[in-house]
Amino acid sequence: MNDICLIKCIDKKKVNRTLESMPDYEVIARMADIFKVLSDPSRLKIVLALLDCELCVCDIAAVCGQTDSAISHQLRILRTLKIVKNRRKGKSVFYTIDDDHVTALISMSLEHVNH
Amino acid sequence: MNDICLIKCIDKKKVNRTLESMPDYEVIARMADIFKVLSDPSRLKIVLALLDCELCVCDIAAVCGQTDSAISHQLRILRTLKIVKNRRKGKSVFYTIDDDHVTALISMSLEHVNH
DNA sequence: TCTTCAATTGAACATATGTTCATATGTTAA
DNA sequence: TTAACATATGAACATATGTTCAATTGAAGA
Repeated sequence: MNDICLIKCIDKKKVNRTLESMPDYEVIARMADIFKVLSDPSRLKIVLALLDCELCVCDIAAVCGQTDSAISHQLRILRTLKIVKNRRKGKSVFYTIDDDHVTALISMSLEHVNH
Repeated sequence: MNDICLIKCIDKKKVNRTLESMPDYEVIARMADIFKVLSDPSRLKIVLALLDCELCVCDIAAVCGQTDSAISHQLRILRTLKIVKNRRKGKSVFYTIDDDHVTALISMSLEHVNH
């Protein structure tokens, strides 16, 4: 199985150099998690909505055209990954972007897509 | 179904303002696609490897500890999304990062994770 | 042309993920 | 404390996604 690789065209110096500069698995996994949470259009739309101002669950549901339940599920995921944070005010729970880095990431990819 | 929302706590002004500044669906979808393609640890590792230097399929496979076939599948996805590009040299095919924006995105998220 | 070998592709499988419906929290006002 | 209501949660379902094995393509040298 692994023997196949040995007779292939591997440039061992390059490979070793690349392996040395490769971030730890944990770092890669955390980067991937951030990208993953932003990779669903529904969630991305929520984050884009919150880029402007604080909104409650039911406002977000109205913006996204989805049920409160669906939005709540997505918000929980976003909360777990520290993408958004919330505060309760009476019966409502208001959400905002938690992290400036996320705002920057979103803005950058938005610029990229818009050329 | 939709009637439920009407009797809830929706702030119509906020909602309308947010809807106006919301990017088009196509833009959101393209942003999501970029994030999605970077959200798989296997693919992210490939991109991180290519951040340093040009590598052939079989070098990448060695770096990532996966089969050439698996890497080839991932590279095709990365190619389709214009994340990487390739050039043939003899029997080998060498890959590099296609887009500076991608490099910037990766670097930013790497910094973020590293505090 | 034939052989070797790096890369690609196809198809099938297992797993992960988002969504939905139903139910449960928890807060406010009466 | 009760009723009303905004939000959250659980479980089940359908779909999407990554991986694997097998077969194919395409290039280089004998």
